[in-house]
Amino acid sequence: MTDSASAGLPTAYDPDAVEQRIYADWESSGLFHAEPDDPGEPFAIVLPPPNVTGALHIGHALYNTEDAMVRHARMTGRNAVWVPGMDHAGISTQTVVEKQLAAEGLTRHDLGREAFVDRVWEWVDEYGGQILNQLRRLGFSLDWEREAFTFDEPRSRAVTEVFVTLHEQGLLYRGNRLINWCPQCMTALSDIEVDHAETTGTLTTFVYPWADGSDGGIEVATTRPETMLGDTAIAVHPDDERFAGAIGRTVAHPFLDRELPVVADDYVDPEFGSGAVKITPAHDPNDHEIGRRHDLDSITVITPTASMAETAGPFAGMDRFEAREAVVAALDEAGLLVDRRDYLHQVGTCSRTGDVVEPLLSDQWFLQVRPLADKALDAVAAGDTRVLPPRLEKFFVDWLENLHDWCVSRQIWWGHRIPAWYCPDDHVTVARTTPTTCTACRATDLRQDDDVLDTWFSSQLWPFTVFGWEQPGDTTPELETWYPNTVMETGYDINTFWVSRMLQIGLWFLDEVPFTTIWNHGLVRDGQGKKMSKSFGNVIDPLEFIESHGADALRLALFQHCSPGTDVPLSPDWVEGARRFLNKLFNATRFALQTLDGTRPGDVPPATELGLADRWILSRLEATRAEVDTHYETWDFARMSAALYHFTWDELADWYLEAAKVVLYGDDEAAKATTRAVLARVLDDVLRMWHPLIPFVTEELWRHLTGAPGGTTSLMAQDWPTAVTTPDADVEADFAVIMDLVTEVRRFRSLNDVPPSRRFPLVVASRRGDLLTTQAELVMALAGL
RNA sequence: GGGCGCGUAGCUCAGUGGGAGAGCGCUGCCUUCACACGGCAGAGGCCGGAGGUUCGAAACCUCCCGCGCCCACCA
Repeated sequence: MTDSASAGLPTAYDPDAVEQRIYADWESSGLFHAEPDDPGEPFAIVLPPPNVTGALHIGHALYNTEDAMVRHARMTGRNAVWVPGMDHAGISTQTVVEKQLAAEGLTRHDLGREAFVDRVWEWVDEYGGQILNQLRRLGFSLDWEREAFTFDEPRSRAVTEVFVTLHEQGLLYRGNRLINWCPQCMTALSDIEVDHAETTGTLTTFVYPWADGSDGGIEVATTRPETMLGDTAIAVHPDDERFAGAIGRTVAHPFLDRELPVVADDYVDPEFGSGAVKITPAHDPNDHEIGRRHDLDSITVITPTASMAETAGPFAGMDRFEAREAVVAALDEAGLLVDRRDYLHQVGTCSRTGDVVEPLLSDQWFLQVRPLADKALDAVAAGDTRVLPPRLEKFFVDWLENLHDWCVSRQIWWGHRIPAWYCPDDHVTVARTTPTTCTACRATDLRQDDDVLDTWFSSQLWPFTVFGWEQPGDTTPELETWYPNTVMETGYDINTFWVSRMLQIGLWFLDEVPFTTIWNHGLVRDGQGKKMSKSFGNVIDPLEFIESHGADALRLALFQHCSPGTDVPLSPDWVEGARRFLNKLFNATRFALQTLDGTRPGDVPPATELGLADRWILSRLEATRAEVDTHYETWDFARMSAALYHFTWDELADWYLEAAKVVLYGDDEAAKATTRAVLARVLDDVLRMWHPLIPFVTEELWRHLTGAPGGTTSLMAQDWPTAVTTPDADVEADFAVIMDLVTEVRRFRSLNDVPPSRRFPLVVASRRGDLLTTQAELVMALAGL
């Protein structure tokens, strides 16, 4: 009873024997590649470019959602493209290479800028492609012919064009403003690169004595006493009667030869502390604003390396935290210290290094975001971009409404050099190509800005630069077909960094939203729902699981918990469970191959020839198909995998295959032919529906089932199943009666255990009156009912 | 401080107005002709708490408790 088609199949599914062979076949078949003039409604996803620094981590495995979207789109006849690429990842990559240098006892300054950048390129060439090859192991159907890099020539030209154009439009400007500075990275950061950690610090209260020597003074409180060295005023609320006589007077700085005026400003909260605030315009954003309103001096007392500047007088040269304690000690000695107490507050830290961020006054480039954000807001309000899950739409609205200008310059070497040049008089010339003369003074000895752009400045252009856009007005067949992209699929954690910026810049330059759907996945967590982290020791290495369980098992385990916006718990147990399911699917197909006797999937026989079990499974198949289709409307993978899992295991394998044995192991040849036709057809549809989720095993089994040779004739190139029947409630109810009866029979170990009142139907059911052991026998026996 | 989300079986979660469910784990039985990576039968839950709406609430409303995330320039 062994069909030749199954002869080669082992009794357990072995992904090692399948996955890499299948992937190589797909890749050489050209099925991953799409052209703009291919038939079908366009469908485009651009891969959120992974950083060149990394090895594959579990977050990248969630790209499987995009693979499923694209595979499903192809099967439903759409002209689908999925574009791969990588991000040069500014600071991240520079840091990695600097660490490598440090191991050799070198810093980037030892090499100099040019040699260092060369060194990073070497590193990128050597390790950068690794991750993309790892993505192949996950089965991703990326259009490799379209691979791009945020720092390659075409993308770099686009960056320059965008920068210069925004400058011409007056939206990109250079300014001396208070920015977030990471003393460890030695660069400015944008607001969103700063984390706010709740920290127990110390609130220090001290007295500024009156400058005229009269008794007392004004009490102020601070969590950063060292900044008092840069104080240039005291502020009180204008309506605060306690200080009515103080406004206009001056206090004396205890350590520096400076007098500080008392000014009135609405910003001050009379309820907080003493009601008076020390003002340090050079080191605090609020104070900076107050300083501007009252025309106060800004005195920088902290340097980029976070030590105290010459302006700090006796404290010059100290580290900032050392100076904090020294200032307190000096205040105490001077009899000015009033109080120190624990104080819970938010401290800004660098999201990369964790170092405490220092607000510093600095010359930087800023993008005026308001006009761009407003345009994006209009688009969101108009529903041009659908957000999944829908609750996150509000997030984008809130975010865009409250945006501050974006500091885009970084004091690092790895990245797109800012296309601005300075003459000896510091006039700025912004240009597409290296200018020869200063636009302001005609000077010829020009020096290019040392800084590079925030890495997100280039990646925000990704949805259109990967399709050939290099400057405003550009159009290409790819852009006409695939812009806007259909879906932007990312983790919700980069909505601020990336997604909202793409939305703004895409609208600004191409006048259309860059994608019509934003689909957010969550974070991959461990089996207990905890965040994965090396220090917890609960990190899952996807490559390890691909080796041990196969890529499909890892993919399925992720899909089973993956709905829009939800976090995805993953443990070795989940992967193992998924692997067992694959084995079930494999063996169900193997059984079919052994009994189909060469029958290939085709049309379902006429209803008059179908048995109850046949009609039941076809009804269930159609119900499942409809449910899966529904879940594709929002790409709810958890629900669609649950529906398919339940159908495949609990209905197809546990009931229909058992019922089919009655016929297939019997001797009614006409009935056998009918059952074979139904079985082949149901399996074919099941494999198709599973394919976007678990592409390898389904491809392999489908080739055995259909005899397809692979190459361009493979499952991934087939059509998505359509209805073969309609769900029939009567049929399902009839079959449910049988299932209930069988279950009841099985519950009794022997007929003597059966209550007399139930004995008659059970005896009829069993035909033997004694214990029945296999489901096949039971279903067979009941078939006569 | 503002916003969002979540508390259902030991664990992870589905269910959102009328039978309390799934996977894993657990208990028992079974090598039976696709699969022991399997089959079958089970145990296990005042659905976070308190009020309210309703003929009826795990679900809808209010408050409370607990957990998580995002945003935020009160020293």
